[in-house]
Amino acid sequence: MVTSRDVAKLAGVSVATVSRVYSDSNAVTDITARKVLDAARQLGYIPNTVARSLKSNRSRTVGLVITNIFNPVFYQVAAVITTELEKFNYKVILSFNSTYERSLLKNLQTLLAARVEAIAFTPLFEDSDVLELLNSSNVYSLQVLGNAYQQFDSIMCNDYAATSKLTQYLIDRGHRNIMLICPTEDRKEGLLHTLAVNRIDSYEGNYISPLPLENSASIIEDAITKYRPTAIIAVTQDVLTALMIVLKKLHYNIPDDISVIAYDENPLSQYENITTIGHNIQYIGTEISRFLLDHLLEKNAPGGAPRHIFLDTTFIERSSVKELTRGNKEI
Amino acid sequence: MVTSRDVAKLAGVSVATVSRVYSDSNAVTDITARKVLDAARQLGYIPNTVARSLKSNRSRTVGLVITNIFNPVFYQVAAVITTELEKFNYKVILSFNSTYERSLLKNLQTLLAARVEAIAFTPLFEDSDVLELLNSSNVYSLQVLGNAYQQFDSIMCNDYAATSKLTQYLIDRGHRNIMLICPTEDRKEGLLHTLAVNRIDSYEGNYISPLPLENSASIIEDAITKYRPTAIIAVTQDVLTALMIVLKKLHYNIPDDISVIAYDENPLSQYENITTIGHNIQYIGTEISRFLLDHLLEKNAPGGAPRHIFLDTTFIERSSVKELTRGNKEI
DNA sequence: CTGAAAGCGCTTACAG
DNA sequence: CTGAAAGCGCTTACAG
Repeated sequence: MVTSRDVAKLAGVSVATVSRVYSDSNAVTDITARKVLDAARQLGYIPNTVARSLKSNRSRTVGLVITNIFNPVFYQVAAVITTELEKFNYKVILSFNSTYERSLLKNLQTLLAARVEAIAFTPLFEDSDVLELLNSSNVYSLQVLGNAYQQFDSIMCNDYAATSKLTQYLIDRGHRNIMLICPTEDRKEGLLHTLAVNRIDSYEGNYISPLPLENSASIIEDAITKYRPTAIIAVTQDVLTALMIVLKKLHYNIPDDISVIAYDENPLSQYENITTIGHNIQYIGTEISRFLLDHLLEKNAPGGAPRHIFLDTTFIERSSVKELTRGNKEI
Repeated sequence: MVTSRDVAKLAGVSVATVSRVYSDSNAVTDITARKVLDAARQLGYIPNTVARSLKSNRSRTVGLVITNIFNPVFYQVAAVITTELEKFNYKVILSFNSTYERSLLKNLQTLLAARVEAIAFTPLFEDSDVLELLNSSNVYSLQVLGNAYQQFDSIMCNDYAATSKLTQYLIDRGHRNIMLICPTEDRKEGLLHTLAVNRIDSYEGNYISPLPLENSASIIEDAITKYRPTAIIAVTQDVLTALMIVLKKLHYNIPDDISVIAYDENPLSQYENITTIGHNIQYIGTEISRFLLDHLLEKNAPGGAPRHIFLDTTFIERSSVKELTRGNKEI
């Protein structure tokens, strides 16, 4: 591997000068710079950023830990973050946070060992060891697409508001028996609260967990048969797919026999004209990047109270919700 | 930041000993190791892998460059690779290869500067500067999900064989007017060759590019109206979505009015019972990882001729292809 | 089994 | 504007 010493020798300068040419410092004459660059090109010199990181104590690297479920949202947001950080010469080390024990802790240790300057991670649940590790390190840590630790900044969609909005939307159109199908319980509160506000009693048919996913189709079918909702909110691409297959099997037409709303755009929602609410990938990604860069570029960390940012979701109205009118048996 | 010197001091040993405890070397007594580990825990010591990399000349890092299109296959394969390499203590630096000029070259330079030990990248087209850069560096470079450089190993699906197989499958069921809709031309040959083998004349209606994607719906509609294929092969999730929406608009039923086959599973193919052929994510990801690890772990690079590996695709037969029989007007 | 010492390839005050 | 020198935090022959 060719080093700055080789380049210095060929160019007839010191390694300090070579270094200066490759840093932002303009304390070098054009003629010297040209000599160095010529020598470098001739030798195929590529500066060793590992050595630079060690000496300068700045790795220009950010750690990204995302949940290893095949939800396109995570990948797409990761792509936006990576692309944004690249513009500022930051690299990203990617790792995956599976549900198996200690996976996040291990990933964070690896990232910290690589001296990343900031970390963005999707939290699954609160883990005291993770908390301690992140607290004792002083690298900026940002929770992304979730919020399990009150101590760290977080950026996520406002799922509570989104679910509330959907529920109100359905109620306004005459629906009173609404079913939310979602693998996690985090969107349940928005539904229940909005029902209560509208003086509609909630019951067990309002929230259905489709887990385990292998059985989601039969779970959903049973739930529909048993509770006969007039409207369903389906969270996750997998849930929507399973739901639509079940509805087809039961010969339910949308929206005549049942109303459906989905979370996040996907081929099926477009094809069947399903109204959706969902993540704005570009927006989320750039907001996360902005937070990260704020801490990366200005090293004057404010150190104030943790900030928990909720981003608005995007609502796309199509024709999958029926307006229930008087005389209809559901009312 | 606490260093090995701090740990050494507290443990009453030398930094060399601390280093040995954290390396695989077992040249240290249990009692010494315990002293070091205790001190390390007490201080919250995390070994600096940047320094380790510099000294040992092994970064334990792999570079991954994937195309920045929102095709879930790329992300999912990247996830498998990352997870596999993690098992061997390798980190991955992720970057994105957009179509804009020089993006791949820049990404590779950054990765080389970070002294990655191997690179996997999705090639878009051949670029002589990329070729030169990769040749002059001596890090192992593997093309992934594509093959633009004969000089480097490649792993991809056998799209030629897959398209041939699909075409033969359709011909065997009486189809002679087959339309392939695909954003890239790389699958065209498999279709044309198989038509020729079956003594079916090819014509311009056999291959349609749906680009630009914003107009794909109208391009597809025009093509169907003009050429009236009996069967369509749709490559890419976006193309299938656009196609299905067009078919619905034209009131074509599948498979009675038209037969459809898609590349890669997605919600829509499951929902509408579309027969698919496609990538086996886990298989592709582990094969790529195996290649990478072969070169990472045994430093004895064979240096033989480049290897171009084609992986089998997975065929899932559903009910979207009609058997055209005698008396049917299409024959 | 353990330590002292050299050195990986850079950066950056400090002089000049 | 440029160079000599120290040093970032480790690893690893070399002795003992």
